[in-house]
Amino acid sequence: MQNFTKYLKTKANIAEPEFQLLIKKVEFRNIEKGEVLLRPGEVCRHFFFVENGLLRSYTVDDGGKEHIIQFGSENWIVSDRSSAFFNEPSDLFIDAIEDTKVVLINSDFINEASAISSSFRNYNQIALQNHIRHQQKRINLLLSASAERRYMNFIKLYPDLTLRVPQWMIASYLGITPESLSRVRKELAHKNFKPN
Amino acid sequence: MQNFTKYLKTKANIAEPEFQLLIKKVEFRNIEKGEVLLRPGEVCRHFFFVENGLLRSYTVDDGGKEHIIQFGSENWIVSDRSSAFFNEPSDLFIDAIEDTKVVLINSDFINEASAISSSFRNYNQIALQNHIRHQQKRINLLLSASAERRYMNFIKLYPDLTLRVPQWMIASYLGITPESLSRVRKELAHKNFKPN
DNA sequence: CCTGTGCATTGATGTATGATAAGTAATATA
DNA sequence: TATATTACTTATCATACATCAATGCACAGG
Repeated sequence: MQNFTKYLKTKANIAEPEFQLLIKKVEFRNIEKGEVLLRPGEVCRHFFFVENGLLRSYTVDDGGKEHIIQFGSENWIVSDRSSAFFNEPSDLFIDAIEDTKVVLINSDFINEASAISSSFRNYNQIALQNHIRHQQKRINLLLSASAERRYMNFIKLYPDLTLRVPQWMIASYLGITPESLSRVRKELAHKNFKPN
Repeated sequence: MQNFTKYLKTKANIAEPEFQLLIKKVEFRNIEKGEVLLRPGEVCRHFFFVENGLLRSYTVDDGGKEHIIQFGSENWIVSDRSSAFFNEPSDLFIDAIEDTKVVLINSDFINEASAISSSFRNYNQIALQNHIRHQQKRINLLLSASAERRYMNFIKLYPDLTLRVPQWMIASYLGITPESLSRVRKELAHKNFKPN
């Protein structure tokens, strides 16, 4: 739980005494590749902090097609915030793309931490605002950019993921088919060899 | 400022003494149709509460095309949350679709209100979480649904806006051209006269 | 070593939506 | 009333991307 410890202490700026209280409330788990942590219909009762490995959240539409909402690698938190906060059934799956070590954070951990630490409250605010900013950018890209531009943006934002995640999942994240992504990549390769 | 008063007292559940303090900090303004309240590059310093009328926020891409991020009619708040919170230059325009009466809420109003009222803090949390949930749904729709399904979803969610907002703006919100929307509407009309 | 399974690529073809242009209708302005 | 101006529709053609099917790998398990 080294990463999580460091995360709490530095990013959320939790002092030692509060840390000792809080750390007792979380749980550690090894998740196997492919294991499912949340299914549509369930209320999401946890935040999953990724110690190492790789998680994803995604929806499945009427046609059975997957649409990836989020990837989460080391030091990221994956969850369905809305489901957890509003106590509503989720419409997301969360599962593991790689064998993953996660810290299980119960969804009322947030409240307890907020109650005892003002810097945690502050951290939480920032996290929410970051989430909103990130989603805003994604919406704007989906509204305005071609498959190629969305892919280039993805590479720039997540160079690490670009290597670890199978292409068909990246395609799903971008809202295109794996075949289309393959073609986009081919064109980009040509362009790089013959730049303007 | 009746709507805003009611909003603060009921939705944010502000009690009378705190209300008296807070109400002094906001400003009232009449905005003419077409008037611009925020431009890309500026830091967004206000939240705009719509007393009546209609605002929109949108981006303009490299090709000069507009992409509408949000509509805000009566009792909605329009702003660039990220810009306001992080003190970053915005990349949004905000302007008025109709003559509009707004309550100008300075961006540190949130902090002051949070400082003096726990129910405001609570309200603010819910507002952020609602924002996230709403964006999530929109992302999922953009990833998974056709123009037609996105339009039907829009009608269902915003029947009032469907009437007040010109179609080309709805198209822009949905991420399609006005021509495409026109086609979609024609097909829907046929389907309704000749249902399965 | 073979063989199955999953992923990436490629080609052929289809389709939804974009681009352009023009027409019609509605509303505002003179 | 005449004349712009703006919104919406229709038609045509163009294109990005989807779909379907086949192939080639790589790699895991027998």
